[in-house]
Amino acid sequence: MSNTSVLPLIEAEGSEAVAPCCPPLTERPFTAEEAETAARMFKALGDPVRLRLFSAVASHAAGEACVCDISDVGVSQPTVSHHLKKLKEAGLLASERRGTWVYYRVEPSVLAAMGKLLTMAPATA
Amino acid sequence: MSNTSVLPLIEAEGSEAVAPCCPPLTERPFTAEEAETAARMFKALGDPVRLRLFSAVASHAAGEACVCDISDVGVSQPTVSHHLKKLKEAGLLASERRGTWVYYRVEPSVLAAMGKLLTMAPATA
DNA sequence: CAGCTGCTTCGATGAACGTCAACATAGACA
DNA sequence: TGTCTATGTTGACGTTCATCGAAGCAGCTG
Repeated sequence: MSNTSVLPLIEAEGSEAVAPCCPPLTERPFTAEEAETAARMFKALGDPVRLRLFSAVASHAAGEACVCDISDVGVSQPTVSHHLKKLKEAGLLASERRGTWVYYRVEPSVLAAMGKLLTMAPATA
Repeated sequence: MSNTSVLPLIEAEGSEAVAPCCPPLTERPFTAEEAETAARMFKALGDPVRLRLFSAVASHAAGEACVCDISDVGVSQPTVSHHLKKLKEAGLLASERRGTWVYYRVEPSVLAAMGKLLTMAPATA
């Protein structure tokens, strides 16, 4: 909240070593802190427009897309920008300006962390 | 409001055949309809209290828990009931009254569907 | 430099949400 | 039957959120 306000869903993003904030949902009850962190992530994807934007970026070639490519989701462009900012604040997207256009890119480790969150605990059947 | 208003996140729940509403997020851009459906699910988990409740149920023995076991999340009991109703409406939980107590149970197929949603597309590296 | 395009920020508005207190309902037990 | 406990429901209140139009900033192009 103080600096870049990027949420610490994962701790390191250098390689493929994913350090999720929380164990799988089925492993043990979440603590208040874990729930707070993970809920921010789910909330970021809890809007249809944001989900479409995120999916558009994630499915784009090279894992990145310029705003002009994905802004056809039925809302005004300021709204698109607003949602992209929300996704960025949630740590799900990263943006980079390249000349005229701004490109958004998915953080793959975050996607992996979310996937693990929803994985069944391996022990129980 | 009308009936049970359970969302059709998955179509069949008979066996382990999961029929998710949507492809993986990375496969192709979501349509408006897909995004609407999936966003409801994410939104349901986008609240810390609901996430704790869901995790408490999911991690409980036999995959089910009575309200009295999980209502210690720092909010009043009507609020707990309210959130459990939301989770039920989202299709993530199912409830059953057994004598005095009401037991909530996780829909395993829904969890699997969500996990698949966040899976990387298998083809791309 | 001037004009144009792409994107973000600002301010406002209406809707949705989380929370609680109070009431209602269902079952257990005396 | 009456009462007590466990849950669900209703209504209200304050907050957050999504959305838009207008304005501002950044970079290209003439």
